[in-house]
Amino acid sequence: MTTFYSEFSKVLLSVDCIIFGFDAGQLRVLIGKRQLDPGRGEWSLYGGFVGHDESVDDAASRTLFELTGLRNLYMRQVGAFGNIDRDPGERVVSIAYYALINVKDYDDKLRKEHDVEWVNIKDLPPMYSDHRDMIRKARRLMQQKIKTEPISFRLLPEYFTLTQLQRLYEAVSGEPVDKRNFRKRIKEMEFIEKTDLIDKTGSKRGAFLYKFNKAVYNEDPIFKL
Amino acid sequence: MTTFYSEFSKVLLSVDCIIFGFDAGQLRVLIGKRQLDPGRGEWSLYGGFVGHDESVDDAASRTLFELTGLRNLYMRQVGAFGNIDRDPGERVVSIAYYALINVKDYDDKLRKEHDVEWVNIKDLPPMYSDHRDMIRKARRLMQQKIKTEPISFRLLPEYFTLTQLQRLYEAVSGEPVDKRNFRKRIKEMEFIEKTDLIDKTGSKRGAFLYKFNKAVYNEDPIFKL
DNA sequence: TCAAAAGTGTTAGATTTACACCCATGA
DNA sequence: TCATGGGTGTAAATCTAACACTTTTGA
Repeated sequence: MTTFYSEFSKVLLSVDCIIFGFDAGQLRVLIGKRQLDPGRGEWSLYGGFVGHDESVDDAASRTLFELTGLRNLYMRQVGAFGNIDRDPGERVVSIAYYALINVKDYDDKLRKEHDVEWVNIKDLPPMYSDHRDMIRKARRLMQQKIKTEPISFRLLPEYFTLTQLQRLYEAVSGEPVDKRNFRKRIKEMEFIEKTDLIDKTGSKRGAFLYKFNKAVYNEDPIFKL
Repeated sequence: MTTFYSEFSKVLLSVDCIIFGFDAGQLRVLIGKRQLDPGRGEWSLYGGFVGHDESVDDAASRTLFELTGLRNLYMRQVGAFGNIDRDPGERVVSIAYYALINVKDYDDKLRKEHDVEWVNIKDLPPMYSDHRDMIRKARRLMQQKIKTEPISFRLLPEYFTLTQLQRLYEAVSGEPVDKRNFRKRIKEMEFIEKTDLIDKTGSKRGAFLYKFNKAVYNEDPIFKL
């Protein structure tokens, strides 16, 4: 490795987080107004820089923790965004990650401190730099993932009704889902367990609460939705 | 953007190329023995560094061109590989890309000059750093992609027989394919055009040659294999 | 008593899979 | 003449999609 080349090609490396949440029947993304120049005041993803002493994945975990106070979130890499002029200030290459969180796990005080908001994915404002592309790509990847892996429960509280779960799938896919077909498929998934708890907040009659059974999922990786 | 943070977090950025080819019925990857310390002599992907004056995608295109002499190859990002110790010499974060080429477009003289070889994906040797992970991930992505987009023709000569195409799908998926069902599906794809040319190199009887029709594909993006 | 969400099966159509023989040719 | 790869269709099984009414209960 030549020192010459090293010096020549070193660049700033950042991570940007696309944090998905599900609330009031809508898929939402956590974004805030940028606090730095250039681009101060524009809507932006939350991000951070990659330190010398941490892997890129660790930088993303750390950044997520800074923002949410939560660890061990479900997190996947979206990819590297490396256009020369993507950051108007200086050459910065950014690795985007998406994460899934249960909105209710997120302390609202912390949210306000960081001055970020849950914005409906259907109503995204214009955004700083290439952040909209990042969100678009993250969403596509997440849509793919949710078809082959049961990640949906990461966006829901521990106990949830089938209607909530259906609304989540509708919000992610962007398309309505047939109730009976949906419930048929869920019934076949052994890792989604019916409990005998009943939720009365969503209806007068009340709906059974379900929960994700991790053990069954790990044994039996045959799943699809 | 603080200069302090900038200096703190600048890292070397490289690109690594997973170049897929199809030859003698097998999916192959172009790899060579590493010429630099550390790791000299280990099997390795071909790569290069990202310059200040080029996007990461451009760095990958340039690196591909250096190696193959070919431009406008089909190329997709695999992702960023950013473990701290992935390069034993220095902190280097690498963005991997996979590319598809028609083996016969690749000048064999150039190949020898760069001292790289087409290795059957089933017989990969132990490799330098995380290069095997890169190949594994690239292969998975390519397998997914080929199901929804007609990229197979990028691995074949302009004219090809249905048997060649079938062997390619088998090599990519790693599973045998039923001949009649395969041909049925191909017939429905309007962007794969039968010509009246006949190839007699593969059999005594001869087989019709087909070609990809880009125009039809662009009009009619309904495809799946 | 009625509005609102929960819950429940069946059928037609589409898609996918399995499967076997004849053809043309050069050696 | 025979070994080799090229080419062809049908039927069963599976999966997917469409569809409407009854139940419970709080207001």
